[in-house]
Amino acid sequence: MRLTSKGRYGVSAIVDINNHGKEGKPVTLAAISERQFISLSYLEQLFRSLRAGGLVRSVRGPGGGYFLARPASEITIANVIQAVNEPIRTTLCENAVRGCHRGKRCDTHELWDAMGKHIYRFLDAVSIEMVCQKEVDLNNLELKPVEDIVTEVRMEQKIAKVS
Amino acid sequence: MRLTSKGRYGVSAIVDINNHGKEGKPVTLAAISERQFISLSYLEQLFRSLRAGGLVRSVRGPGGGYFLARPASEITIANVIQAVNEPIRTTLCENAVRGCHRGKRCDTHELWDAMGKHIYRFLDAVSIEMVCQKEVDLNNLELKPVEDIVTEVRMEQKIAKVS
DNA sequence: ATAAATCTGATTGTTTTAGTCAAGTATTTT
DNA sequence: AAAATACTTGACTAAAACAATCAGATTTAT
Ligand code: FES
Ligand code: FES
Repeated sequence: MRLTSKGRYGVSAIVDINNHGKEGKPVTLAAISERQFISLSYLEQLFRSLRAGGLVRSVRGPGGGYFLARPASEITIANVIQAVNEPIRTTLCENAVRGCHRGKRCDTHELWDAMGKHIYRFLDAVSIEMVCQKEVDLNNLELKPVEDIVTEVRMEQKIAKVS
Repeated sequence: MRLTSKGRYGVSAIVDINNHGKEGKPVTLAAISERQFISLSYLEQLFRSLRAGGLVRSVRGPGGGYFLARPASEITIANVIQAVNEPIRTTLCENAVRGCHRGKRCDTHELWDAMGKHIYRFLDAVSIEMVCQKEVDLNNLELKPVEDIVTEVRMEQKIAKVS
């Protein structure tokens, strides 16, 4: 699994837009930068991914900035993390040189797989709107049943190196 | 959060001891190395932490090796991860230079905190024994209530750098 | 025109991770 | 006693991932 500053900052930025974007006015990266203490350059880099992921819409030129591409209630943390990070990964197989046995699954495969689903269910259950509404108790969420997880927990695509 | 090869290999190694250690005979690192495709040197490094964490007992000399220090049912994945990795961390505050506002908590603090607890509840609910028994459905676990989590989700202790 | 913004590609420095190496100690077997 | 087995320890290195920056280009409101 990978939760880095990129993921954190991504969520912070999206939350910021939702909290401070008023009446059809887009939010500038400069404003986000000041409020969230994230450098402008870094935000620019982040918003490439967020835009590519379809989470924000941009308006260029003076008076421009960013909107959320859809209502905050329909943007999940999982969406953001996946937009800025590479896909969540918890199992190591497929491209493993050591540790995971090629062909047959190792004894811990199901553990990591279950863990990935567990984490994903959380990230998928929390929307940006919920983060903004302080009333929601994030510690007692209704999670989707495991069956409904569209195996969004993907493996990382990487070329296995042969030594 | 941090789940690295070290954590994976740590769990694999402990599981291996439980699966292959028979009748009072300790398991050698060489054996684990062969079965789990982990280099001996790396295992040596890993078992420092596992031993320091009180998860395994060692016997030196020929015929020596490692035992589990307590029954597999009483060793959780959380125990292993915490023994080999540094403590799990999901919030970024305390030592953050950017992103997280010093003094007041940032808008996403509760999110990351809840996420940390969510992950920990899983790691804490799964024992090595459960991983070995293939019948257990890791996707539908009984998790401890959040109140019982002894805030084992700790922050990383690190000196904040001043630039 | 000018300025305010987003956009884009590339690059850099730092930290973390993964893995190795060499030397040492305890214990059993021969 | 010697040799072999296996854990123990400290230090070290290479490679990858991460965080962050920079320079320049493009769009558009005024
Ligand atoms: S995680 Fe080891 S085989 Fe999938
Ligand atoms: S995570 Fe931002 S203040 Fe704690």
